[in-house]
Amino acid sequence: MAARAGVSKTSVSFAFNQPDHLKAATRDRILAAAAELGYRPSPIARRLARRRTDQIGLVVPQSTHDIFANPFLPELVRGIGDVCDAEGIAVVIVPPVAGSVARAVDAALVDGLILLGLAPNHPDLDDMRSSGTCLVGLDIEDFEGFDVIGVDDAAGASQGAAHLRALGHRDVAVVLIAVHPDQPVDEHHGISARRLAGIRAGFGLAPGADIGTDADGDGAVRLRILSTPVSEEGGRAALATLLEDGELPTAVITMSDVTAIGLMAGAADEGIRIPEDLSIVGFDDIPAASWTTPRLTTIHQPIREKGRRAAHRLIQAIRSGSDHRPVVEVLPTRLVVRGTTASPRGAEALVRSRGGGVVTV
Amino acid sequence: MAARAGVSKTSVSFAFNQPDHLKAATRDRILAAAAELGYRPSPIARRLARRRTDQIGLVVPQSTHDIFANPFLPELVRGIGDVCDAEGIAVVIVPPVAGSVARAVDAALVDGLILLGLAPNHPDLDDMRSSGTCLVGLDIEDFEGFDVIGVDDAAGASQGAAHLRALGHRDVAVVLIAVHPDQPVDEHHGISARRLAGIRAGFGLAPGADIGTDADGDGAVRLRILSTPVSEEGGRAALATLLEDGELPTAVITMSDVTAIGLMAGAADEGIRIPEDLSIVGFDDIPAASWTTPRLTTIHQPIREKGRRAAHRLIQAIRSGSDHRPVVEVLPTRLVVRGTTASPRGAEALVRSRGGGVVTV
DNA sequence: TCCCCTGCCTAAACCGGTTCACTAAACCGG
DNA sequence: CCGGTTTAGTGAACCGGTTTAGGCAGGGGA
Repeated sequence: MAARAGVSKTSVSFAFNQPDHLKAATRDRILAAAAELGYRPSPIARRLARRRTDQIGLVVPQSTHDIFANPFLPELVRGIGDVCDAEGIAVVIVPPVAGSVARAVDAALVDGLILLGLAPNHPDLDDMRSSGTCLVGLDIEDFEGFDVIGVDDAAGASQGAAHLRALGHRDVAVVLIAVHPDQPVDEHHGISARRLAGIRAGFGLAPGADIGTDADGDGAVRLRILSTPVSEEGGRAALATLLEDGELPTAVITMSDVTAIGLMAGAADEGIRIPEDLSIVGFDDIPAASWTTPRLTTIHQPIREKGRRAAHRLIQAIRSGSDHRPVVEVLPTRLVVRGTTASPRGAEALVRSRGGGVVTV
Repeated sequence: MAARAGVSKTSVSFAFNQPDHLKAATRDRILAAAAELGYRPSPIARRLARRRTDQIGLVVPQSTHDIFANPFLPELVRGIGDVCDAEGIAVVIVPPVAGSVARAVDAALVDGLILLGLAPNHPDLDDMRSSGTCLVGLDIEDFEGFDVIGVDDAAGASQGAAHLRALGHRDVAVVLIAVHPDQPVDEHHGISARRLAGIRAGFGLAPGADIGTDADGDGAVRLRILSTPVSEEGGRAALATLLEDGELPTAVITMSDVTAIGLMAGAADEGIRIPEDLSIVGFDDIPAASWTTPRLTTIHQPIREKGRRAAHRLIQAIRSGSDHRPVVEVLPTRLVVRGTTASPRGAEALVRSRGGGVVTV
């Protein structure tokens, strides 16, 4: 290529990267020769020399197939894309390789990583921390030394629980997130634990308690904890499990809208009416939460904003190098009451008689 | 690093890539030194030397933000992921850079590209064809020399139209895809054109005709063509446009479910009942098409399978090099009748009196 | 006329690995 | 003990660019 235009390869490099360093005639000659030969600078070689890949990775703990079954993910990617598109940075999905997140991360062609859905005790986390690549954690606690973007899980969950409590629900199922169907959920760390704590607080239960008389003394509360994968099928499975239990709870709180939607679909198949027979509260407020009938009552979190912040912090970390000061950002959550929650059948009369407002049946 | 373990860099390379070429003791010594120093082989350098990035790109004609507003995309990515995860290949999203698809493609760090949503006359297509990278086109006609995975757009659209026709609809809006809001839709090439032709056929209209008495002589058919971006907002906008027109059509066919869902949401806000006041037919059959009430009547296409085939063909093309024989695969579509279509108000009595079957009101 | 500066371009080092061709030592059967 | 084959490891070329330091010619000022 260089020979063809009769110049050095330095000049070729200049022609593409710093056209002003070259006389216009020379530059045009090089570009003409390039066009004629169909030459294009090798993206890989350029990246090696520049020591920048202009790519960031989104690390997820499950297969692409499973992770994208949750509409949360595309929303997050949209937010990440808002920042990355503008900066000319490409986004790579980094699912585990042969089950190992660490292996995937070591091979990833990126300047930095956004970590999604990793529990703080994930075995591969140490490997990443010491890898030297820039990291931003999403929804992860105790991630010393790196940026963390999270949401106020406990507050949101607590609002959702308080809402159900006010409606008069006392027998409530909580559907946690099962990353692997057989692996038990860690109820002390991670996102499920934070939300569960919020739910207990919202019901006035002691930390760790699943049964109890709440503080106002208005009846025994019972929490049933189960966990399923985050997907429509997971939601259906949760409903099936509850049906096997014999008596259905009067309400369900899930950790994601897609699970709630699966529950609704399953309920429709079974002739269970929402919200008359069963109230449902989701989490996330994905767009599809407004597409169901009734529309889904859910705990809103700013998904796209989360993606934007994560991408922004990561790019900043990459650019500023070692003098980057990591921060922890906690974005707000809020309960969005729509159509899938109502008073349970038995309590209905009581609630009505009080004339609405904050209800303490 | 090499010095630290007292070996050549060749041996270091062997230790990581071909452990059997080394005596166990030597390998362990190298690995130990690597662990101690926190050394990891540079992914970029390795890719340069190997002349393989182990990445493929998904080229989309719009920003990440816009493209992921359509749940079609995550479904497609799931299919691509099914193949790529297993092969240890990462998937990169390749949106236009500064509005140029060609620029994005030239800079992309990939072994091959899956092209989505590009009209056959897209200005950047020539650039890609001549780039030398492996290509698979989705839903693109006349893409000589490369693999193409498509679906039978015309047949599906025709089925949808015939369904509406049989129900008695004569005034029907067709919502095409607007990549850029102001840019007119090419009615002769591309996906919208193929489907529009199918719709005309399904209504017994002559090619290119928007008004006509259909072949059976059972009343004048009128097609209103409009186009909006593919998103929930686009669907709402389409409904708004139709409302401005004065008289609403009795049915709408859209080119994507998400648009149909937006239409439904808009209709709900306006108090327009689906399907009593307005029938709606979608396209794609995304999961969310089953989440609405009523569930969406739509033209199913095998989205994930499309992604799988595309990824499979692309990887094959990458591996087999110049002796790769491109093929064109056309996957089937089919109408899935659910709850958003019914006879229009006026025709209802007539249809009933005939006792169902193929209706020719 | 000499010197320095500026504009344009280049040689060579470098990015950090992989791979090929080759050597030295160990092993092997006869 | 010898020639031939393995085994273990190495040096150097290579992947295809970027970047730094510097060379050379022409112009302007002293």
